[in-house]
Amino acid sequence: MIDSYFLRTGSTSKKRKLDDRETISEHRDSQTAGCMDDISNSGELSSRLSCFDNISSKQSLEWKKISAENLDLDYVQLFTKTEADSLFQQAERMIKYNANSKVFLHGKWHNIPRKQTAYGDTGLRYTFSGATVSAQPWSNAGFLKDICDLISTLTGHKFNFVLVNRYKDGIDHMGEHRDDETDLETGSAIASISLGQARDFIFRHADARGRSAKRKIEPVKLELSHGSLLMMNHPTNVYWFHSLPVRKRAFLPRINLTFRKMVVKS
DNA sequence: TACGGTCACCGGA
DNA sequence: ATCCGGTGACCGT
Repeated sequence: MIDSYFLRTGSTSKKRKLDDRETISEHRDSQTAGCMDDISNSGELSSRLSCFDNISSKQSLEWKKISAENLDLDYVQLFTKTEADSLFQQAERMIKYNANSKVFLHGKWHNIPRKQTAYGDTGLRYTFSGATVSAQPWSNAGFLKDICDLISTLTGHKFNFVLVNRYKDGIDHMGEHRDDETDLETGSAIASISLGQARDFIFRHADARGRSAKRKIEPVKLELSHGSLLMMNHPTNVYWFHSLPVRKRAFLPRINLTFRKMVVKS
């Protein structure tokens, strides 16, 4: 099964289009290939927590800073493959996705090309393009709260909400957008955990979009690997759009967790 | 080669 | 405007 994955994916061809200067691609295949094969039996949640023991401080982690004009990202391989496999399995078992998620764009309703849900503090919700995603209680998926606490400790940013997107394969995707400022606490960072299939992730500056773009600014392209953490720091989301494009050569599911600090609205 | 698959990009109301 | 469809460049066969 792993062999067939390698054959179908074509580990070298994927990097062809990406500029090495801007691309983070090490470990891609080795970290992704086995995750669906590891059907380990579940342990208690407490035993999962032990996998966080060795990442209690920033010290042992190799962070990579990614900078451009008004773009500020920090990327790190937060979890080992074994840890990430376990988290992926828990996500598949515990996360319940919303049915019939639709968005309204240019006069039409569309089904979103992925599955989505959210967890968080009571009463929080996230709105975009005519859709509202209400937080399920943390207690419905306790491991998400554990990850939330871990990255809060690790980064010093406090989060109260996680948006979950599941891409069943490389056809599932997310179009270019900026996150809605009005729902987010101003100046807060967004923490993005990736589990499963590695996927390209692309940032484009607002001033470089459209036929009559004011300026020529190169896109910033990353690959988000199994078990990675990407910190999107202020003011990245003010100036840069981001997207997860279709990748026909990707066949396995990816689950993305974006931890946010939401404004409490009445 | 000429073609088909993939992808980047644009623009729609 | 987290969608889609159309267009054209590029690349591998």
